[in-house]
Amino acid sequence: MSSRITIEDVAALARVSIKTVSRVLNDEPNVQISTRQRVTEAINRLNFRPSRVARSLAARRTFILGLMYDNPCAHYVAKLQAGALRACASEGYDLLVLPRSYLNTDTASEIASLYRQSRFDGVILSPPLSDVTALVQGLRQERVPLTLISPGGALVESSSVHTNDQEAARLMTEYLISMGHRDIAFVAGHPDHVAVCTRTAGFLEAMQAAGLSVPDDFVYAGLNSFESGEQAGAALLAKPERPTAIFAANDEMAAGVCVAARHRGLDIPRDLSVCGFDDIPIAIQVWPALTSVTQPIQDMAEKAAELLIRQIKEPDSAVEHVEIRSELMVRESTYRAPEADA
Amino acid sequence: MSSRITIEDVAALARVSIKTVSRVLNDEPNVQISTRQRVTEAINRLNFRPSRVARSLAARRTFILGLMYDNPCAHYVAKLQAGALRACASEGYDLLVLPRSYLNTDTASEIASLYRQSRFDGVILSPPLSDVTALVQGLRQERVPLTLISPGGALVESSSVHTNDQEAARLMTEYLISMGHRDIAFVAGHPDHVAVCTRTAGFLEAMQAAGLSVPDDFVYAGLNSFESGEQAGAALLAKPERPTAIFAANDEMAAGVCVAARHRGLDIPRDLSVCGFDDIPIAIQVWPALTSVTQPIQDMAEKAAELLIRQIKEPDSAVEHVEIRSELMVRESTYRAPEADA
DNA sequence: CTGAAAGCGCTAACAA
DNA sequence: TTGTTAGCGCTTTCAG
Repeated sequence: MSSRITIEDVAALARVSIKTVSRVLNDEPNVQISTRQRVTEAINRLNFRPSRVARSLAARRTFILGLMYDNPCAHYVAKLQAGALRACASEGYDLLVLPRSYLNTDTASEIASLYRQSRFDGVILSPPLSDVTALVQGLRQERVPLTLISPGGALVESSSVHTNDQEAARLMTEYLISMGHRDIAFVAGHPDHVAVCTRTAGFLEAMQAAGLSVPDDFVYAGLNSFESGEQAGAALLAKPERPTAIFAANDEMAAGVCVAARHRGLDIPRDLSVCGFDDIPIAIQVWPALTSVTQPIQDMAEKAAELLIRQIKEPDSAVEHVEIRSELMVRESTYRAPEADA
Repeated sequence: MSSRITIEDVAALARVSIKTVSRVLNDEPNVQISTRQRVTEAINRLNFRPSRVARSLAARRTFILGLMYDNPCAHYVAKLQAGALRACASEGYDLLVLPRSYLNTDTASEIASLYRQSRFDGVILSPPLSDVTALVQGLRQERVPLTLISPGGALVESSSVHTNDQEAARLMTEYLISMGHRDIAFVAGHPDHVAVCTRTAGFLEAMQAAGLSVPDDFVYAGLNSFESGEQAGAALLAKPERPTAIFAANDEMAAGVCVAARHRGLDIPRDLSVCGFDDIPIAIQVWPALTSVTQPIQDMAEKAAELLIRQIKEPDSAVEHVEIRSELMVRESTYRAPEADA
């Protein structure tokens, strides 16, 4: 590695000091246009590439961001990375990936250690890591710049980006009700994923507002996985008074519900409406395509990276909390309730 | 950022020179045990973390690897990253993600530029990027250390990791034939993905060996996507002499074939056997679960990272080509041919 | 507007 | 076995 040609070679060729070259490199003011041109020309002629490492050492910034995640859904992670990378690209940063188990209790000190080794300038925490209080507090204590994606708790200390989970779940439920469904079951998300859990609140809110009762056993405790959705579906559909619609807190569980329904010989959406949340690719790759809620994960990650970069540049800038809205996406897996037809 | 405490503080506290501290830090020999202990103690007492940036500048190594990819399958990318990260973790490296379009012709110079800026010590190219000759040659010309994953071409210049695509495709076809299928159609992969295309050769090889003819229109040109699989399925199943089995060169296309079959009212596997390749999560999340070929992507990426790190450490080490085998995974989407039952 | 000098915090080469 | 002296290639400080 290492560029053989350095800032000194450029300075010599342009017959200026290295400081002037540095000024040109960093787009600093106070350089005469003619000088700037001469330097630029020398840079091009020598095909000079400044060493980021040397720059980092002198400027005390790595121009690297860390992205932490612990999510079994590859698509979610991919969107996260794509969004963060978009912001990084436009700001001259690079992205280090930091998958870490949210159950590991040493993560805070490990990440803080990497920060102090000047591996990166700050980190983005995505759910469920953004809900781990010990981690967030630990990093804050070590003064690691950070922003949170979809934190479930109170929004105060660190900048964050979130979406309207609860409202979207409410809207989805209202849509099901408007289609004539009254016996609607819900497959709740993993209890450690706070944002996913607020979707349950949105469901209950809509049911209550419509004056519909929800039997206790119509809210099934899922774990965000396809398998837990399959179990939920099997359990809910085995009931004597089975629901006409099942709303799962994410698409993987919804896909599991669909398989369970098929095992019982039920047709979707004729016998049962199913809907999910997140709008991951599987939603349109199963049959029938799932009604879901599109989550702007990529935009959220991009915004989170922007907030983090701003915070790194201006450490005293104010904490910000940004909301990016999710939208309903009606497809083929939901339809009028059977009774409503009769 | 930046550790306030430096190697000098440690040296002062341990009453040795900074060079000795450096020796301890890098596990170099020729340090008396007692001295080493004193230094270690000082490091712990001060909670010292050496700056990677300073180390990089002096040692001319970043201890960062770049991972390039351009694959629409999030699961594939996730496995790739997980594998590379595993090798990185055990060698003290970090991973920078570099998604780049394989159609972009400037990528080689862009990546070479990043390398010369000392952003990373080397890169791993995954398919289809590992098949882009201009990219591979461009990077080699700029002397960027690299290893390739599943390159389709001749294995000579750069170290690489590959799998037995063609053989696995042949075995899958032989399995279908052993189940009584004679009219087997194949949905080929994207022509730019050389490794995926060699699967076609494996299919044809087995058919030929069994003395079965393959009508020209029984090899459908797919594009690796779910949608192209759906189209392939629609086209193949609309034929008057429709196949009793369809083998798709990847799982997403196989999932598309399943949907097309369902639209025609065909039951899988009773009326039609379907199988895929790659064994991505969707294979077991659709109904019925897909017979497929498990690709050891993660192990391949891990091995590729190991080869790259070795190459960085010992630039003169020999080029290596490692094969990691793929295995058949029979599930519910394949069964005996209808005719065979009769 | 421009430059000289002094680091940033570590490793490498050579002495001792 | 240990230390000394130079850098690595930039940015920053402060003069001019």
